[in-house]
Amino acid sequence: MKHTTIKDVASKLNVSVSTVSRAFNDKYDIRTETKELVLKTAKEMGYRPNPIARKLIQQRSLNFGIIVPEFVNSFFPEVIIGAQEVLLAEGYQVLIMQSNESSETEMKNVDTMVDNMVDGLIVSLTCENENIEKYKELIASEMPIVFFNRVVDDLPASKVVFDDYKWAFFATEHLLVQGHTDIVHLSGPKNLLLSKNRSQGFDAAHRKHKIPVGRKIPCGFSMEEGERVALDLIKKDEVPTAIFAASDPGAIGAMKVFKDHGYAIPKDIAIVGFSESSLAEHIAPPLTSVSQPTRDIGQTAAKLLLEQIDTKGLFVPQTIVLNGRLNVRESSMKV
Amino acid sequence: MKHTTIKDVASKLNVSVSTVSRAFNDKYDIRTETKELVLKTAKEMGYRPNPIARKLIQQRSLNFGIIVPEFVNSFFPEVIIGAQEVLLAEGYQVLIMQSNESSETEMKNVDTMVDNMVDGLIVSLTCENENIEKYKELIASEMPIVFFNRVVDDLPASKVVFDDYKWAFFATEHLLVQGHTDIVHLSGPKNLLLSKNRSQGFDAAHRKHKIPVGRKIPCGFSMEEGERVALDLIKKDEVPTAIFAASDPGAIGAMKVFKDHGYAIPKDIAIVGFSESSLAEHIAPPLTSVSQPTRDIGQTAAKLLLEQIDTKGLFVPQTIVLNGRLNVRESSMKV
DNA sequence: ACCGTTTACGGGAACGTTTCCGGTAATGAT
DNA sequence: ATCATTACCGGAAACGTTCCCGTAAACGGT
Repeated sequence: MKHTTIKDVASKLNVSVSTVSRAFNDKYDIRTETKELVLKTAKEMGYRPNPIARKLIQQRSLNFGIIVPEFVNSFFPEVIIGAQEVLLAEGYQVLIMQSNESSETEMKNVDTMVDNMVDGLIVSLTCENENIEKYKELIASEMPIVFFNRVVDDLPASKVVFDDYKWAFFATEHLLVQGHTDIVHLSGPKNLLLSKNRSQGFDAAHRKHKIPVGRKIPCGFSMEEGERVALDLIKKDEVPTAIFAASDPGAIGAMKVFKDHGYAIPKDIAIVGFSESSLAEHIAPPLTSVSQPTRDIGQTAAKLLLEQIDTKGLFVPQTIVLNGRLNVRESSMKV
Repeated sequence: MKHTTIKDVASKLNVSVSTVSRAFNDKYDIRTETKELVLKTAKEMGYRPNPIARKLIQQRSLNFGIIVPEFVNSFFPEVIIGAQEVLLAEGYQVLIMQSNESSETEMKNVDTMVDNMVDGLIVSLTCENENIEKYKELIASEMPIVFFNRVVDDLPASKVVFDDYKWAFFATEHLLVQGHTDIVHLSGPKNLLLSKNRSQGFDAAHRKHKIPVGRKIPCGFSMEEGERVALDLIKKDEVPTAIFAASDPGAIGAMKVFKDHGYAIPKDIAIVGFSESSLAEHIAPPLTSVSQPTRDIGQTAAKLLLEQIDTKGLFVPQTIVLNGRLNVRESSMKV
């Protein structure tokens, strides 16, 4: 691994290091003729500028970092792909880290990214969500950063979010319209803004239809959590006629348990999920769910970040709200 | 973003830069007393050694790179998590890149990783698989690298793979035992070793049971591909009584199309997949599939890499074959 | 012919570390 | 008391770039 350096190609051509550097950064102060010569022989010698050294002197890396809480479900990978699309096109490379829903590793990830001098960060918070101070410092120190999906209220940064309130409203209303009056909401982690919003949408739909607001049970974003809650409901003999879960995995876990215990879906219990995991349309019965524009979320976040870097200084954080749709499927259909 | 540097803490304590550096690295040549003082005030000042500068001088990064062809399905994320578990524990950070099944971006990813001086690489090849020469050069230049899952024969590197032959054999035999004599194999991308192995397992099972080997149709690792192939079979009126797909998404895509066209699963067509995506047990009907020890694959690859780095030089590439199991579910059950 | 301006390039400092090479004071042996 | 050894620490080069500054040549105008 002996990298050929800029000096090697300089001495080979009997030019100065500066000239070679200029050829690669195609600035002024170089004759196109020599520039092409340099570029040509550099290629022959297999020379590529060392980005480490470049980062050190320029204090920037042409890298962006994306930090997500998990990527076993397809949601985050899809967002990442969207962000990559626009970032790669602009000549940036994208570093991905996952914090495994742990605030601690999330913080380590952030440190690693900062230490590696990424030019900006795209992050979705973990459920634990204990690093807000850290992020405030980061933002204060002018690190460009945009949050998506998992955001909190009081961070002065750009955010791209989904209109959770609205779509939770629609999802709930869909159940109410079918005649359900006993809907249980499996709400998300309580310190996430999106949980609050979805919960409020749930409430609003009830109010509109003048039906007492249903029960709410905290439930994490995993199948296991959904299973746990469903089991609990069965055990306590408090099974409702419908469930609106704040996540698809939660909905699917619950559905599995109910099915296993002899409940018919949607006849005995109607179920609606949220987030449109790739599972939704393939499970039995197909799951009604709110789909989010994953790729679009990633793209928008990336664009926001680029914009923020361009307008450095005179920039105001903005929040972009994206639209979705409710995919009605068998799991919530009136029989 | 004004990093406090080593100089800042040195001048604050009226010691030399070397001393501070020693406090952070070596144990010799420094009094434990001063070492602790340095460490303490460094922490107070919020100083962290700049890894960029360190990389530049040391020519190593304490970073490892993982390159996967995609991560929309849960297979690769799970492998990554496994690898991270062991690598993080050893003090390394893990950089992840996805090549989107494109050899070109795969190559760019490799370049980025190398340029960023990762100490080693864990990679699973794209289907296109056109960078073998590139990898040969890399290996020749002594870059530690281990391949997994998507490997090719003639790369002199460590590999951790799955016994595709064996499990394809079992999966096929499972169908044969149920009395199927007309099984179509949706084979994977042809330049991947695993495709060949699964295909040969398919053959072997037929031979053992003295039944003519069934048809084979090339089929990519995506639902769309599965749908395409299934549609084609229906159109040509060549629908078999059973299908053994080399991937779960392929199997699921096909299943969807068959169901949509009125075929009953498993009554009209039995289906077996491969890879145990998280979908398998939740779709309708639940999909029989070969499950791979994803996390274990990641861990093993990581360990192999660490080992290779420790025994630098006197190291021989080894291939580790991991075991799996066949999860028999409704999609292939005799009715 | 003279002077200012432009063009093209070289020299060298700087980025933040690590690490080798010395040097000084303290320690131990003789 | 002298000398060799040890324990700590400082100075400075090096890693591979970028970029500011300086300057020689070429050029144009008077």
